[in-house]
Amino acid sequence: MNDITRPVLPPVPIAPPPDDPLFVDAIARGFQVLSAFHGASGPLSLGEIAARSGLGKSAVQRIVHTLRHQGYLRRDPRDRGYLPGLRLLDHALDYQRLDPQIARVLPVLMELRRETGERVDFSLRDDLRLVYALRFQSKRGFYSASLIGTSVPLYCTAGGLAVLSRLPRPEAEALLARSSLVPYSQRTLTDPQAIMARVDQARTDGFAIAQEEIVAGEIALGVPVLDEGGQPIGAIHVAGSLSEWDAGSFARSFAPLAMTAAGGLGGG
Amino acid sequence: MNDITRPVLPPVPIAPPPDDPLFVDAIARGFQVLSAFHGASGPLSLGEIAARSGLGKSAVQRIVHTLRHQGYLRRDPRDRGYLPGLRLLDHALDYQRLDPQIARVLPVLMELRRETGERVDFSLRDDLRLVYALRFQSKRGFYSASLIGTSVPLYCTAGGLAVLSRLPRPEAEALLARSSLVPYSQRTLTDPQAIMARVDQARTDGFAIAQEEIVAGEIALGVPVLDEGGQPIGAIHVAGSLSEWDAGSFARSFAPLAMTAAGGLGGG
DNA sequence: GCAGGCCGTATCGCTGTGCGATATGGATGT
DNA sequence: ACATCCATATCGCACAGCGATACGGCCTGC
Repeated sequence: MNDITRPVLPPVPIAPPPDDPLFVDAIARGFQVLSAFHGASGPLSLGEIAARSGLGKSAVQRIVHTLRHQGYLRRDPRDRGYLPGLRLLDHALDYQRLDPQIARVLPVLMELRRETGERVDFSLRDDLRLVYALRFQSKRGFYSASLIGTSVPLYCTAGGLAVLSRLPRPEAEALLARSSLVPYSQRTLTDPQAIMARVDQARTDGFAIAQEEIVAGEIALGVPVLDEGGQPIGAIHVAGSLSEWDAGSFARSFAPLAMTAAGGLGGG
Repeated sequence: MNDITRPVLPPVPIAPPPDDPLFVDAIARGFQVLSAFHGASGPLSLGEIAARSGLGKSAVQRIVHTLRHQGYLRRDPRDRGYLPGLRLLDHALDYQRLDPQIARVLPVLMELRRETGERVDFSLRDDLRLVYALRFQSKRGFYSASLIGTSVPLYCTAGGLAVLSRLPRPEAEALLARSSLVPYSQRTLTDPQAIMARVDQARTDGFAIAQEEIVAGEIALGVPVLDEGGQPIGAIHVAGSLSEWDAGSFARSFAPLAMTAAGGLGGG
């Protein structure tokens, strides 16, 4: 299998699974099957899908059959099981096309990319996580450099801290309490109080800095993006390499640019 | 509405809708609702979704309810209807993560981006169209520069012609016959024989060139990407601006690099 | 060789669920 | 004030989708 060829991202705190038994209807089952691939590292067989999705084998059989016909699932070229299908990208495109926030941020982000010369991202908050929605690489992109949809936790990323800093403090604390504070690297803080200290710092600074909290050798700067009502809906990131920058110079170089970019959105 | 703020892409030749009545089951209905957004240019109301998806209003009501709860659909922030939800990006990520072809092409494409300095893409064939699966922008990205999932027809794009050139000639002709040859710009060829001449040219050259066939001011070079069996599964593109290049210099500069990149994949 | 898995596929009733029909109240516009 | 569209809710019946089961092909191990 090709497990080894790709860097295994840390397990992502996936969105809140709506366990409400009311909503486990047939429509949801189709997506349960697709969601079976979230933790996968290669093609899945019918049996594996059934096990991972918690559905019966017969149900999976029928659902997979339909999904294949629709292009949402397909067989592995080497006939080793099933893989997500191309049609999924159509829906991702619709998301990007139609999201007003993305429309608002896209031009600003492109300008920021031009000004900084570094990788810039826009990520959107989904409860306890941030989902990367737009990305412009730098010249030397890392491996996973183009993968939209990657998600990271709020509590240990520059963008996440930036988002937390614009929530009411008790709400941020409650959010941390709901999070499972897993250390993603040696430098990840897992003590809620220490995290809140960084959040407070970010609140006064207007931005947050994170070094190697998810990816080794990477330094990132995050500024919150607010909606019309002043609620933080996501963050703009600037990411660089620690071989070229230290925290001080990175912040001095890019924090004003990033904050100006985010401020120019009209949300605050 | 925000119709105007984004460039309206030409209507995309979407994948073959499997009209097989056998497969219009409940699972498919969930995706029918999501697919209602493919042609949309803003939020959709329940009624609009019902009309576009061909489903009854009650069905749409229930399905939307479920999809909202699962994060695949959400209300427009300004309460003007429904929009695709963030969870869709999770599945798009799974597609990119798990597709062996993408894993194969990604490093090669990054290297090509470094060598050329221009925008490079990898697109995958889905019947009559190419779907952009990976994209690395140049310094000056265009507006839609980061939107994965965009699709373009085979018959009038550099990558599409490259793919056609590696199909058996009768198969390529049959494919053209099935396509609705819409002119996307003044320079789009719609005569099957003229198109086949370009395909033949691409077959001998090993690459194809297209100028402003989809986007004004853009020149693109496409080389086919083959699977282990020698079948064309997609294409690698290099795209530049006509203000900086003409067809001859563009081909001389990048065709060898692109062909070497595609050739280094092991497929042929 | 042959047994034992696990694979994907096919068939077939029963049951439970999702659909159609319908009603209501709130916005919006004229 | 009416008319129109919206989202939401309820309810009973038909039928679609699930569970159970069976079958043939392909490996792996002995």
